[in-house]
Amino acid sequence: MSMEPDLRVSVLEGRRTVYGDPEIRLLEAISQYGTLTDGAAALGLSYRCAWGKIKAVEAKLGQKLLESTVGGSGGGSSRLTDTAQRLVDQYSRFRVAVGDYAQREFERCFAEEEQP
Amino acid sequence: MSMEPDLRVSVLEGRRTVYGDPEIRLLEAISQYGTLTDGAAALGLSYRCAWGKIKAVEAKLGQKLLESTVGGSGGGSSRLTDTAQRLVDQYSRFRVAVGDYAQREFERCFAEEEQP
DNA sequence: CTACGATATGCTAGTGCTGGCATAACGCTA
DNA sequence: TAGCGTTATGCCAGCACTAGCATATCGTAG
Repeated sequence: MSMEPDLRVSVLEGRRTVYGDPEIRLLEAISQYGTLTDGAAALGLSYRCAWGKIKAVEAKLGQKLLESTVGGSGGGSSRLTDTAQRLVDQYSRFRVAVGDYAQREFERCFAEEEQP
Repeated sequence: MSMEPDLRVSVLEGRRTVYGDPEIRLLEAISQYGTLTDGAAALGLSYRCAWGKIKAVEAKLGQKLLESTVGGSGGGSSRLTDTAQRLVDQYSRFRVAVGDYAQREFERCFAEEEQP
């Protein structure tokens, strides 16, 4: 019976979630591949789903996350705005730090003398 | 636009959630009030809902969390088993530590020079 | 022996979010 | 001017989770 901690980290404004792991990973993938389509595919998401996530965050944030072009040689493209890039950088550092700390603390608090 | 971190902490076995904040808070309330009915009410939960949460954790854990009596002077009562008490103690320490750390780290990582 | 307050549990309606389907528009390229 | 790959978006079905309703049972007190 090996247990492990699970953290769902997100950022709130007021009491509603603005973004979390899924959105940040999506932004990273889009940045890497250059298109929403490929970024979504890399995470196993449909275009529709990924687009919905991005739009939802933009709406809550009141700022654009993607700079997109439609049509053209490659069909189109998307790159992160400065706002989005800063979000990814800040959140990633935060997320890793908390995850690492939680793992250590979990092992300390749940140190088992095991059932007698 | 003041943001704040939100942590959903839970404990997994394999890839399914065994328990988290809601279950632990419920156990604490039951311990405090002595009955499932009053513990649930204190958290604004229906008896049915609270009972379901407890049973779900017991099933996943394969261990009883409540020592209950039915009928009698007060109608009945529930108290935590040693297993449940240990769970509450371990998880609470863990949860507070991670929450505090996350708060500090959030402020550090998201330190804003604010939009120019 | 009746009333009360609690545990115990199945069934199901409501509810909110997720994501799929369909469709349109766009701009290069051949 | 036809084709391709991408962005853009409305609509709605499905699914998971919540919690209310209904009911049964139990043990003490009066």
